[in-house]
Amino acid sequence: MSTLQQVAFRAGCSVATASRVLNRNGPVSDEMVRRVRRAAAELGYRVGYRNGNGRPAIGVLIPSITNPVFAASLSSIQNRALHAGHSVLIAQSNYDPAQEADAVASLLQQQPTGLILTVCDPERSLALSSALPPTVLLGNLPTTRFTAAVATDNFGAGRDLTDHLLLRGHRRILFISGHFAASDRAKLRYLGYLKAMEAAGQQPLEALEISFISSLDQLDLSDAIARLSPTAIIGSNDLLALGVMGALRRQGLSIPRDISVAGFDGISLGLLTEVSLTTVEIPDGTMGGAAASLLLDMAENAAPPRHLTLPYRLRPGGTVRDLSIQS
Amino acid sequence: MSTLQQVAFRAGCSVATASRVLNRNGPVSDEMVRRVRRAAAELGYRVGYRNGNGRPAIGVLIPSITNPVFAASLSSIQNRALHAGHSVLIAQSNYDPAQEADAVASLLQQQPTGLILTVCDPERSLALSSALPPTVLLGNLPTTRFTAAVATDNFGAGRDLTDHLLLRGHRRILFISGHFAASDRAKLRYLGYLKAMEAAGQQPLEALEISFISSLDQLDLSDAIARLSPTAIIGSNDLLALGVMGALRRQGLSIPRDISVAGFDGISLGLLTEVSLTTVEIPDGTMGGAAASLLLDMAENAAPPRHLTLPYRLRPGGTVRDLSIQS
DNA sequence: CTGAAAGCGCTTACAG
DNA sequence: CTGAAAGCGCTTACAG
Repeated sequence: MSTLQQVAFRAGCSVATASRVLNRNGPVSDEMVRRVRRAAAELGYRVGYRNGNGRPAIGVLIPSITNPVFAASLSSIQNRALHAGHSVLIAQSNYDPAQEADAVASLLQQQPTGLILTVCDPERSLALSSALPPTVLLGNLPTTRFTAAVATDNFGAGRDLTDHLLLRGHRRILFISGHFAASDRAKLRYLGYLKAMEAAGQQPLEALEISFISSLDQLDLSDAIARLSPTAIIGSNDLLALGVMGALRRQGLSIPRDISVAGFDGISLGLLTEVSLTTVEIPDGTMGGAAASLLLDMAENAAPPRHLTLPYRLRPGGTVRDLSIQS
Repeated sequence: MSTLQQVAFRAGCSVATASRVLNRNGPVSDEMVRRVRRAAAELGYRVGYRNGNGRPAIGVLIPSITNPVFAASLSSIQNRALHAGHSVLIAQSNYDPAQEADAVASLLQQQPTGLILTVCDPERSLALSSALPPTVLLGNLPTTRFTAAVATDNFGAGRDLTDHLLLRGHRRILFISGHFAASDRAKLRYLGYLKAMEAAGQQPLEALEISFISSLDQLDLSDAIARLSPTAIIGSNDLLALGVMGALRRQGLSIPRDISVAGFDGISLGLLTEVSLTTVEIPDGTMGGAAASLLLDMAENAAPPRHLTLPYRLRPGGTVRDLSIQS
């Protein structure tokens, strides 16, 4: 275990300067910041190890712990971190950019070795938090600011799922989502939907953005169904798609006879319903583990930020009816 | 925020002695240990706060993050902790006593203000870890060692659910669970089942203990069904009950026509299936929040340990057939 | 922007 | 078993 003195020596500065860099207070030149950060990373430096500070921790921000998708990520991250001797701090944004900033601030107070973030909007999120430790985006695309990311091609997933429905004769396809401002993943999936509809020469429907956080089992779609008469509904994620299925059933509609439903994520509960949910499987667990590995590599070995894209896979289920077959 | 010097002054000893007590090294008299511990608790002392240690944290251990029940607890704890200015550290046991001990050890290294634990077996778990910060059991019954707990009456829940089935004419009721050694909650629910069966003069069936951690969608019950020919199956939790439903459907059995199913927990996904799951609702979110509040009260205000029991509620669904009605 | 130096919180041989 | 004191790792006014 290395000390601040060693870091300072390697960086060619005083312990005072090194301390200022690593605590992001005091005025330091950019050059100095780079040198100290590099030296610290190379030595695997951690503050005050002698003072019983314990093991390092990584901070994880997800929109919601109760969404199985993020729970799966979190679980994988935790397993990977434990294996590497790191603790895991958690925070949730509840899909709210304001809470998101607070949550990250609270993580930062623990001086984590690094952060894994699933944010509302990677371009705008955390614009104010200046100095962050090594950070990996999970599920979001990389930006100029956050160059390390592990994601899947949500645009392609949205396009492919829509193509799947179009191929089966669906034309009036309704896309239902939480608020796009809260999830660039949902937004990209919708953009993929638009692309597929256009490519097929079909008139896309405007997305139905709803607040679904705590009321999935009370979802009421009767107005939207009456107004738009869709033959198929895409939920921006499986949890929402399952909620849509529940809402349709409460309306007395049968799936897929009266209306087809599909989602994204591939949560295992989608397999347990009477009719298995058509979905696009996203390897959340694998993505979480990969994000943790990348982060640890960056934080401990000063590895350069990278961007990984993991493949999705369309999983046809029984919730989509083929309209081109006579029944 | 108090320093070691203040603790030493209050305990009437030197900082050296106080340090030895709190780090559990060096030789100290029992009397001294008591005085220093007490002083430290009263002052809410935490090591090295000046060295950028940041805000206090509470450590949470749950069996599995991907079980929606524990995710709900964790989420509530996190919200409550954030509100009180505490960070949350997580660890999971994967229902394995050995991993459980490791996980708690890793939490302790962060010197959390307190712990919230859902353990495999509160009587045996963590027998080795000597000095713990203020600790609240969540979901487990209190023991002589862990006197603070927030739980529900799992025995009563098991009994009531079994009575519900008995009242509807079921006699051959099979109880399916993960390994009892991994969950005293499941065990208590089964004991409640035994009690109800006995009270009704019925021959109880031996519980079917299975490994279900990562293979719920491949569950195969055909042997058990053929051997025991139950008219109803109780899953020790909803996730398992949903898995049972999936397995029965893959066998070509219809629910509840051919066989009835019920579970425990009241996860919202149980409402989204075509036929809503009969279950015993446990207020996980509320319990998590209550555990966090109790812990913070103990850690910050030296409140005495307490034991809260929150009420469960039977929620009849469509997965249980009334055999006494001609169909 | 940087460093020498004072000082804080803590740990730990050393002496008793 | 206990404390005075040396010393470590770190932060931070202060001076330049």
